[in-house]
Amino acid sequence: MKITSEEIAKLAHVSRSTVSRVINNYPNVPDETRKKIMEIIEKYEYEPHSSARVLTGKANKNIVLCISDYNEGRKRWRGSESPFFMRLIAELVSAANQYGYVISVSVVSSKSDYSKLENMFLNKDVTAGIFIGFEFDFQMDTINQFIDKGFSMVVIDPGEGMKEADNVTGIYSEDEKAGYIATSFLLAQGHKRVAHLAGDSRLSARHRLEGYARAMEEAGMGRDESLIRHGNFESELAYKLALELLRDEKATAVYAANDTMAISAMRAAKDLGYRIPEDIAVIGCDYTPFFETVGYYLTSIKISVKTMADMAVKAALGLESSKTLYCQAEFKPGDTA
Amino acid sequence: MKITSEEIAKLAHVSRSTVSRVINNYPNVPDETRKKIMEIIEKYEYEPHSSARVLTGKANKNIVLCISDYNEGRKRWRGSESPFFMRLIAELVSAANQYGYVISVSVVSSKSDYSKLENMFLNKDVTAGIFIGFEFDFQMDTINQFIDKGFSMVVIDPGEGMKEADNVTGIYSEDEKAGYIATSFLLAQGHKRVAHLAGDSRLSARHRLEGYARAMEEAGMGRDESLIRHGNFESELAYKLALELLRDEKATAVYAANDTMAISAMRAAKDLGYRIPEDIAVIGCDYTPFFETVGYYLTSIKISVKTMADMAVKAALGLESSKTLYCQAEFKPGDTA
DNA sequence: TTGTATGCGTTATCAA
DNA sequence: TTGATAACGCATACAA
Repeated sequence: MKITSEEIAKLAHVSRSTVSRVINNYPNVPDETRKKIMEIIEKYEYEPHSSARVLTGKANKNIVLCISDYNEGRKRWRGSESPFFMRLIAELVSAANQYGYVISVSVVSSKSDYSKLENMFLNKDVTAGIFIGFEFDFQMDTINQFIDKGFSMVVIDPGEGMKEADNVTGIYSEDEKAGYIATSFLLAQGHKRVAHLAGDSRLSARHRLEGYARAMEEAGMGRDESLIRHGNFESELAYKLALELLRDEKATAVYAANDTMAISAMRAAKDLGYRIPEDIAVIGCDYTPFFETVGYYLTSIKISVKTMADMAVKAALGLESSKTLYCQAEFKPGDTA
Repeated sequence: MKITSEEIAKLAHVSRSTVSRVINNYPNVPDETRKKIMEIIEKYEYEPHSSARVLTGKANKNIVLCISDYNEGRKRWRGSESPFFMRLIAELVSAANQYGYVISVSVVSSKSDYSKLENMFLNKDVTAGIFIGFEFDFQMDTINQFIDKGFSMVVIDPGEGMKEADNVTGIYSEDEKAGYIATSFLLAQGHKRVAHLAGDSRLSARHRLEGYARAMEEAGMGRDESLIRHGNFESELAYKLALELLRDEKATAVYAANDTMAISAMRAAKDLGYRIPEDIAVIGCDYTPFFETVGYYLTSIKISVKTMADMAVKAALGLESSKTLYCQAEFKPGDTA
């Protein structure tokens, strides 16, 4: 069994109360007493029993990571198919661990999942929740309901219409800037027909598209809808769309809304007999180092997942005052543009 | 605030004890009473307060996923660089959620991480632990110490020397079989010089190599050490080794101990001017569907990560009697052999 | 079959 | 500055 505060108290010839005061850094205990107790605590590696603490109203050192699975019915989530998602999760775990917090992962799809989640908050089982995958506008109702209940939460890449409140902070990427940087770079290389492989209907995709459009317009190229194709961030559709964009040199450069689609564009270009970057230039978005291990040294716009995760954890722990945080986007050189 | 058993009791005109008996499925409560109470429980969506439960000795519905990070010093773990790892984590989360359990992720490297982990067990904060990444022999001491403490644990792909005990179950892949299947397939295709890109010193790698060697010997090709190269499951080294193996058609077929290395071999073959599978055949191991999204339709040996995760969770919950479980390996056709 | 009483380990309130 | 005591919500031994 574990040693309890009671026993520590006995060993230090004080009462549990005093031990508790030391543990919780109360001011009203003399340095000498504190020191004596601390020594015993360390000697016996005493740590308060978390459940007992929670029961008295303190929150657990636990952050719940809520992953949306809008895949009705099946419980399996598709996060594992998205390298960006998986990296984010990995970084969140690391960041939380650094602050002495544990991440509990919960994938939510059905209504019962939500009530289970709600219970965790109500039970103070968790200090806060970090929500990812709630990127579509239609998912914001759910988020807003939780916000209304006053739970402490952080939402990464929220869809449109998220409430502003004191108990929620939204973390966004500089998506518009990302689109603008990428497109500007391609234009500066002398490309005239710069195409965009857009993402889906989520906000980040729309903003990346806006950045692209702004760069095109500022360069006097106007907005040519035939140079824009709407994908879904996945490879298969992107490949088909890229073929359309590149056939007959309709476009000579492509900015894709993520790296996965950029690689599809590269494959399409190669299959059409073009060389990269001599004939066709490609720029991705996110920068996924993992792709380098399979031979794709993509030029991309880097969104620092590590930074984002750190922001999220800090915000979850109340260490960030701003309720809207932006994760920087920056050019990442590669071999494809 | 949340409704408590006290209030449910009042509403049902019974005592807390009876409510508790219903919640915990005690036999000694008449159907009628049970039904009446259940209705109220459902109506008010009552759920017992987890911390209060834990405090009375019951274990939390929580499984801690312990990920080894032998990356001394830095807290960042490298799991995100391994697609296999990330898939496993994703599947573990899904599986646990299916049983109503939450997965808490903890990456352990320093000594203080271990004592924190120990505390979670001691506090009954978790029902069991699933350990991954403890695949090297030198890590088994750590695992064995935890086993000795009687914690309920599941170790996936353990290194050599893990203790056998009632509170631990080991989950292995059919690695020897995987190596044997792959190599036999290549031999059956008429290849004479079948090379092996081996993994590192962990057990799974050694077993895959053994399977390869057995197939070669049974086919009368003996064991030619010059056809074997020892890699580290990563792409960079694998590429170099593959160049050595394939130059001058030293080998015409390669079985790699994982898909990442297989892709390196493919790249090496292409860079040497060979066609796949006409000139050089390549078979990987694990089967990572993700690679298909970047254009690699690898022939591989599939280890069902989903099955493995399900086994692990079941074992963690005490639903598996056997203390040694094997995850099946099977041939997965592709375009490269 | 059911209710009462006690304890789990901690924090907070109050009194000393 | 400190200690005794109540409270948190539940499970369980015991009594009825």
